[in-house]
Amino acid sequence: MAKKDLFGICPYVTSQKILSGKWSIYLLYLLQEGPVRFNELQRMMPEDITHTTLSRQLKNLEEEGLIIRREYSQIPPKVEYSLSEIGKKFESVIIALGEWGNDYLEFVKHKDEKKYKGGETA
Amino acid sequence: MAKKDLFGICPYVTSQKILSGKWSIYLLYLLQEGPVRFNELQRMMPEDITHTTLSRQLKNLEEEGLIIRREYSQIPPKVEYSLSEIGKKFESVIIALGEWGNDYLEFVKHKDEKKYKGGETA
DNA sequence: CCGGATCCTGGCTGATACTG
DNA sequence: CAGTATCAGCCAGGATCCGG
Repeated sequence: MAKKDLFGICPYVTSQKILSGKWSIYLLYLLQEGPVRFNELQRMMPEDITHTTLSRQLKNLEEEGLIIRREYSQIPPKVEYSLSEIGKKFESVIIALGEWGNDYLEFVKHKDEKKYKGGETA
Repeated sequence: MAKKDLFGICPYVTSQKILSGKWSIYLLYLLQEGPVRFNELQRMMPEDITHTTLSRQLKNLEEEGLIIRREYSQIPPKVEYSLSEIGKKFESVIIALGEWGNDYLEFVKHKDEKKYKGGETA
């Protein structure tokens, strides 16, 4: 039970929890460049995502303090999402993640090439 | 449907998928310092985790190419896990993640302090 | 345009039991 | 010591419908 004490202490466990949302990373990435509206975000997503899901993800990130939701009282309504201070700090992670992701995609590509050339014909 | 084409192209989507495992980040973190045995890993985890779950997580990471499993034919058996090349490259992400995680924990702490001082007494 | 309420489903997780 | 097989439960994600 003593192990549970690490909750709220370990930065890695904390990070993991926040990144557990299926779209967290990508949303944080999209918001790097400035405020974006709800429907904009939905269109920018790499895969189709329902507004229900998007809404929930954004709400989570907002509750965790990473993003800020700003609502304009208009007809039609307009809502913009942007990064909070701590959200902006996440940029360094985004950058590292982007670079590594590209490296990994390269790695996978080479692995696949080997498969065609190599001994997978058993 | 055209959106689906981004699969296997976007580094962020790729990263997200790999980090989806509940313990991926922490495991990658633990292995930074060198090979570790199965039971060692289990003990080092911040929360209790069954060997079933740990086994599955490790297997996933191995299949994704991030870690290497080395088995020594002995009695009693000994298995060591270590980082692959692409796994080692993940270190920069780990570092960024660690720093941000600490920042975030600070941020949360301050937020909580405000709650006690501030207007939450209503 | 934005999003809540509800219901459903797949996948991950974890518990338990068994193997070399 | 280091797993695998199997089963059960939970919950994030998605579909659909409704509301401001």
